[in-house]
Amino acid sequence: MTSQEQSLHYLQSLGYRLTPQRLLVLAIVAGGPGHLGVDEIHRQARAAYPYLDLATVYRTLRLFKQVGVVTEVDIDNRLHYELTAPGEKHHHMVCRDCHRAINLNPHYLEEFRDTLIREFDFAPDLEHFTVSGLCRYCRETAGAAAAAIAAAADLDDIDDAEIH
Amino acid sequence: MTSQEQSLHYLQSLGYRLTPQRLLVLAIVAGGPGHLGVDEIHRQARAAYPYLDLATVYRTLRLFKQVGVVTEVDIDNRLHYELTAPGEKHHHMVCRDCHRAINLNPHYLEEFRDTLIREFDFAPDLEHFTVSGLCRYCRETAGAAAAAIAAAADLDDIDDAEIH
DNA sequence: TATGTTATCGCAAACCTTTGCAATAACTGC
DNA sequence: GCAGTTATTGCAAAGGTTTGCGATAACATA
Repeated sequence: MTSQEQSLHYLQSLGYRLTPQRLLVLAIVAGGPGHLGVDEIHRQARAAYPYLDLATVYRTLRLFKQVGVVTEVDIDNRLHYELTAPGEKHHHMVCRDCHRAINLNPHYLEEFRDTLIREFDFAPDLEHFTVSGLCRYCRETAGAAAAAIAAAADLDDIDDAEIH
Repeated sequence: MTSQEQSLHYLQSLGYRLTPQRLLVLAIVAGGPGHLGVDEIHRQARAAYPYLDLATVYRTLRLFKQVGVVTEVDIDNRLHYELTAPGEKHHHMVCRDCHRAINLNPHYLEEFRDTLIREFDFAPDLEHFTVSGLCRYCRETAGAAAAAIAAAADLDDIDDAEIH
């Protein structure tokens, strides 16, 4: 039984129905190279099943995320999904400049989680935790000034103001 | 010189123009009780200046966030803003159930930041860091089962499936 | 104070994502 | 297998946020 089939049986055991749409979306996410954008998933899915609606893709992915079958990553304000690899779960660091996603071992967040629970009785949802920042390469490329420009580039029309 | 005036002079020193719209938005955020939603800011602003466009409010707040004048908090997929209190900066824990925002001293993230820089050469943007989870009260109210329901309630139509 | 430059604004349209609803199809029990 | 129940779909519309663009107004310089 493949990992995909396991996920499907798991869904069924929770009372969810197995539909062609769900099989399709799961297969595409499983076949993708790491994380895929929603539009990309939708495009691939429609190649096989042209009537599949974008709303269904969103709903399906939200369900998969809910039950832990996929992991959601927010990249540049857009949702991306990848198969949750059981046993090798990870969080993400997303570069605000090049938008690359770097995996982060959960181990680095364990202490943080424990602290929040102990100190504040707050149980953080770290299953889909993503931290934004500047990656190694973009830090190198960008000096202090260039980094400021990159940051300013997020805001339209303001680039020049930040430079002078 | 008030903290508001300081912020305005700071904006000007960076080359940004002082406009009535910016003064207004800043005054409203400064006057608000903690964080305010964009629509609330817009509504208050229009009471004083009816032509102010929502897009301008968004752009203004984005600029304020960029330069550090305000802090952005994502509450239930909606943007909220509060004045950045210099010297008492804080992050936020937002409850996924009751949507309350709880302040978090930056001290709790220092080690995490250091680790990411040291281990991955990744410089996290923690200025607007928010972690979602379940707060003390919602954890109490909700037993294990109720918590599952609350989680499922995020997904429409699926509540019943999750319960049985 | 008048003039030129250009950042900022208001408006309209786009973007990504979610939601309401009637029709459909997946599962259950007979 | 067949009928009944209801989760799920497709469609259309809304919701929150961003963006393109021409017109306006803030600042700098003289």
